[in-house]
Amino acid sequence: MKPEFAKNYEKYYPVKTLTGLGYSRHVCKHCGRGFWSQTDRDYCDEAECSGGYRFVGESLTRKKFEYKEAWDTYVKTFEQWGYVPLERYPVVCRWYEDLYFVAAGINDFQPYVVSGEIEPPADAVLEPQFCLRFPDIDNVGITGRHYTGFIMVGQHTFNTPEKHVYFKEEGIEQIQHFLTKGGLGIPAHEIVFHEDVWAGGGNFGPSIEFFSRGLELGNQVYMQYEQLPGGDFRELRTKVIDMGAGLERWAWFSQGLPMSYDATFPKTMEMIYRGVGWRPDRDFQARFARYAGILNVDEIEDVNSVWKDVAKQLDMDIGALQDQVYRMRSLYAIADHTRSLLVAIHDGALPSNVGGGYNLRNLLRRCWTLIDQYQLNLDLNDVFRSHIDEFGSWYTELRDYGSLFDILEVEKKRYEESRRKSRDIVKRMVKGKESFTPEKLVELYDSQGISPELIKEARPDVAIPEDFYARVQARHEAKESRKIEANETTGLPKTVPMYYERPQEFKFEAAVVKTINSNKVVLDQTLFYPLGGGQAGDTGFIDGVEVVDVYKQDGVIVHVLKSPLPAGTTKVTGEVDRDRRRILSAHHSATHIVNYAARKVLGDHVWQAGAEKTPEKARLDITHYESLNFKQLQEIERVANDLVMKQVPVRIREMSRTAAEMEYSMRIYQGGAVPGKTLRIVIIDGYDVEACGGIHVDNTSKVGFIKMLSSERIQDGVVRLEFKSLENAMNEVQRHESILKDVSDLWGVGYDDIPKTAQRFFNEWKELSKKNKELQAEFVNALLEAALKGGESFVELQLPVSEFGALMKAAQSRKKEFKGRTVILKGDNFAYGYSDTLNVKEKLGEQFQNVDGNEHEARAFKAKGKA
RNA sequence: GGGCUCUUAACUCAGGGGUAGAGUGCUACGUUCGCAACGUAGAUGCCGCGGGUUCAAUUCCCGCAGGGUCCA
Repeated sequence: MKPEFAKNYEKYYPVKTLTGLGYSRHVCKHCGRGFWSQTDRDYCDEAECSGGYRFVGESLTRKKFEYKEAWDTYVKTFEQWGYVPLERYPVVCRWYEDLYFVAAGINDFQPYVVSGEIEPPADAVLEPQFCLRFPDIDNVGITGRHYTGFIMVGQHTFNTPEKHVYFKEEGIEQIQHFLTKGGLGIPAHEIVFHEDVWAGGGNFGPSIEFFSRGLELGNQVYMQYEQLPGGDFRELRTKVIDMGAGLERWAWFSQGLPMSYDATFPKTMEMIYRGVGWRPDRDFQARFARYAGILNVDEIEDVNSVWKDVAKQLDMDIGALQDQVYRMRSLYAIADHTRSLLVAIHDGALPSNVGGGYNLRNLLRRCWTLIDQYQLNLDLNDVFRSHIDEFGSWYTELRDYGSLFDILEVEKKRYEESRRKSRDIVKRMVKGKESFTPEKLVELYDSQGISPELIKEARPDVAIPEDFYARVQARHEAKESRKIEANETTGLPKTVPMYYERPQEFKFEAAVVKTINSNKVVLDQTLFYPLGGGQAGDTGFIDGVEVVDVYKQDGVIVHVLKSPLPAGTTKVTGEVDRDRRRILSAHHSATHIVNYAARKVLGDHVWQAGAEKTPEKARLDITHYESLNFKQLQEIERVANDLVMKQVPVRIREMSRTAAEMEYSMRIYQGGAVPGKTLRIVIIDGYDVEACGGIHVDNTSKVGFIKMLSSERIQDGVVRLEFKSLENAMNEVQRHESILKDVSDLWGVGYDDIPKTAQRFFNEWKELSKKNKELQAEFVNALLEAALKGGESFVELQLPVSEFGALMKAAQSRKKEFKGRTVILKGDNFAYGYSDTLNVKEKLGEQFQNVDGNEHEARAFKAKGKA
């Protein structure tokens, strides 16, 4: 699309406004892209094209803006046009299944607001959205514009065919006004607008990036088109302005500091400088700053030649340059990474080896590695504390940091353990003179996490293949498995669900809408609850025919029958299995109660990570950073049953998504993404509030009793709890007691003495086995002694030995007495032979199949069958 | 979500169908005023659990459980 947009730029870009503001179009002689400027320029303002950052040491804004101050000014400017400032969304993206973390402000409104399915909180909004971006990690601390965690300042408008808010022309005028006039107050001729194209999530559109002195200050995207299969595209119904800008850059640019991180978290940087006892050389930084922007290690092909160029420009040795840059990078990277971790962990993510947690663990381990590598006198916890104080003065919720330091401690232990192990393995391999082939290196990294760098420490001569990481990737062939299911319900009207309004009713009449594959029936309305929200579907009968499964597809509820209904049936009577429903709803409410209890016992980092409720039992997966011990499990059980006994009502409220989020916070999204404008909120007042489509009991006391069955760590960072309620719970308790009773009867001891007795039995068993072994040895010895006493030259002895080792031990201890004779010792199915006179190997071969040894001494296994 | 990998003495780990090992630690004895060090002797094992294959499984195969690690 890019050439198409550039060719017809009048059609796609807000040319009228830009021209009106005195900007004219040019084409960059370096990168060939179209851009708009008030002055004549040959090159666009991309750092690579225009010769790096050229704002350091100057302040081009009307005053020096601090980090948050820049945001406040932005809000003040845009409010005059009716924009509504929003609170930030959590960085853990629970409402949008495609993402682990929010990586751009627009993600807050994806997928449902952007798709037009639900209303935006306002037509025109602003938000300071904390975002995480891990691909930039290598640039952090060097380029100054890259962060793993940053605030994306958002400007969003939502235009529908019914209502035009603001689009390209207004949008560009507003941002230009903010940049140059009341807002930041940069001289208009210092701003350069670049034509660009943006695409993502099946949508695309033209965009305008704005630069000043080599630094991109933001990008205004006009989401306008929708990609169709086959390369076609069409206009979107809801057209969106998606402007995103890094707030860190605004503050940096405005203050004209050599490094942006000093503008973003100055207090934390100061604390770090003081801790480590040195600070980056300001003089060097000021000279380097201009070229920092070019060293984008991700995007340039030949990093080394760029380093060489920069070194030449600075008149420095390349090694010394890199050394100095990497050294100061360590401090900035630590400050950046810890801030990202702080927000992510606060919002409910955990470092782990799966999913997004892997990225977090990487960040954390990188910090510790840097501290080690540069021998920094720095306690990472202090850096976190500094951010809690500094960044927490704006994002005040961060002051409530929950289990953060416990999580860090556990992670630190894991990190050290894993490093110690790695070192051990390498050391042993070196000692064992094992060769480090490229295949071995890849295997070590992939299965043990042993990096080639670590191996180089011990064996500097080992060659690491150039394509090392490509080889690692090759071991993980990407599999494509997109299941596209033929939709059998397309075009059918949505079924009216009656189970919400009439949860206490089980009989209903309905009309048949369609019969699919003879045994699936769609009705106009139903009391059958379909599989969903982790709750199993109802069963029962329709016109006397058994309903075995019920599921929902795009709002159409399908009843699966055991056998077809008579042909031509139009009206039916349905009856839901009341007892099954009763247990399912108790299990569902119990799940909310256990979720509350787990949060209370373990900490606020606990979120639901999945759930399933069947008539037999319920299970809830929660996020937690280590395995639970038995005590914790019992404590959860106790707290859960406390809530049961408090007899708290379980209320259901239907409310708009926006209102629910505002009143109950993002905590409502326990079960994951929930589509739709209105949410069904299940409230256990004062304890737990969740968006949930399940059917519940109306009071916590109605779940009877909750019996925890087990907890297991199903993956790093996720613990699965299983439990039962109502009569299932009682059955479970009774089952446990029968086990005790059986043991008690068998052993003739009371319940309380069972552990003690078991311990005694185990010990006795160990002692007796040992004794038995000793006695057997003694006995064999005695037999052998007696047999040898006679002085016959041929001794053949059948010994009561079941283990080959026992026989050998006996033989070994009396070998001296074998001299000059032939001795054959047989055990259960093996034999040992010694002879100075005949070929004992042959002799044993007469009776046994597997013989090894020589003619003097041999052993044999497996007797030959009788012929 | 997917792949790989590990589980053997109190600890750290070798071993790899046929006599369970090393180092550290522990106990006793010796040298020593004592400690450290050294020497000698010794104790300690459901080889994670459950199946299967086999005359024989700690070892091979399958399942389960508990860890680790890499990739998306």
